[in-house]
Amino acid sequence: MAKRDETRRKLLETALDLFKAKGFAETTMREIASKSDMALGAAYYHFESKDSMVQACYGEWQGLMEAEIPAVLKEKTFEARLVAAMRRKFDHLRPHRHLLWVIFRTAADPASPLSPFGRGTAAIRERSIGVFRAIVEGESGDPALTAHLPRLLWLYHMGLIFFWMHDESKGQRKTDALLVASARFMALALKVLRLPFAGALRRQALQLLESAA
Amino acid sequence: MAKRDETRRKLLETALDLFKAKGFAETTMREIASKSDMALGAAYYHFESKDSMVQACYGEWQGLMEAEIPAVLKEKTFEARLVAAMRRKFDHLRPHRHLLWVIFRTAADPASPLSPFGRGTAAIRERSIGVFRAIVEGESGDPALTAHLPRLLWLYHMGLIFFWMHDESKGQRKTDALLVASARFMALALKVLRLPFAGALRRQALQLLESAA
DNA sequence: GTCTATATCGGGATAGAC
DNA sequence: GTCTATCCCGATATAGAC
Repeated sequence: MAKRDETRRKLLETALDLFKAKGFAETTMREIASKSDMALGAAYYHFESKDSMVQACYGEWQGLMEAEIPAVLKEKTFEARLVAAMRRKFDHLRPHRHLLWVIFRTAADPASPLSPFGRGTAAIRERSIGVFRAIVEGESGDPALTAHLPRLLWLYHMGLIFFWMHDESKGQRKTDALLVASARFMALALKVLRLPFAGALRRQALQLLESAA
Repeated sequence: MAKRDETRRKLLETALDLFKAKGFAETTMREIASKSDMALGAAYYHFESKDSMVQACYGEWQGLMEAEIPAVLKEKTFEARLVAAMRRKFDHLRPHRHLLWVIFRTAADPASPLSPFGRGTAAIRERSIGVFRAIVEGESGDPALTAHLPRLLWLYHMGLIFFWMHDESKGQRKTDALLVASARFMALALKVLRLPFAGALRRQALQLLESAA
């Protein structure tokens, strides 16, 4: 039904405008509804909670990100691909930086069906992990180890976004510095792990990763 | 004032009982107050919000943890001390496992004065980091690098608690396996980093840590 | 300083009529 | 699908007792 989608879109648009103008907590559902020329109940018919409106946006942003993959994959090295991907992600998220904490708040509750770590979001998470699988593609090394890499990078990327959210430096430069340094470090670490005499390190890294699976 | 402390204690005790019995969201401040034989206003006189009651508990749990330091420090190796410390921590937190998400929820909001990463909780965080400083004590290696270690371990421990919160395996055995594997891996990694020809790795690790400071 | 009692507000969420 | 009316509860405010 086109009607349904249009109403949802209108509500989301109004909500995002208000969130941007006044902040999330300060915006009321009554306001979102009335500015969308609807009754409060109508808004709740389409969205089960105020949080879920942000969640819906996040899903859309994720989709936009996937459209960027081909451009990111043009970079020659793993390190450059990772940096490029995260920079593009931050560019997308920047207008909504002040909203992301709503996502992480639901992340904290294991019982929430919206938690990015929970079962209810497995599908969208796997798609996101797929981006990192593409970035890692072609890296040589112990196959058992590299199989864990996409999932590990997804976790790293969540952590980096969390850091970015809390980063009050101008243009979030500190996060960019951390991104560059951590990408370089990971590339070097992967190289070191490939050395013949790093067998013990490889074995224990594998044990670590498998215990977390 | 003894009176003040006693009232606060009574409120916290009642609150914890109710949270345990019915869950955090399902327990109302009115209920906490009335079951403590107090008026609603009294509860709000002592605690600025429902969240802050959980936060106060967290402070107490931290105190209990510090009492365990001497026992933990009896272990001979860094690896054993880390595992012992985290196991004791989990033992303390286990009865309140379902409450921790309140802590992590406030962590998501950089603006919240209760966020474990924010300025408002710097004092308690530094105390917690102090525990890891004691655990690391005596480890040799590049001083510039080891100076970052306590803070890094604190971050690791937050991550591990988050994993533990989401861990539905019996007795959270998966978390214990992860703890053991990660402690062993870190011990080995530190050893490797001390090797003479690991200079490049050391330099980039340091750059990484300093960019995150 | 500590607490009671009560009233009130604001806003998320829901039920049921249409 | 949408609206009105309502509930619930966290939080605040106030006035006064001890």
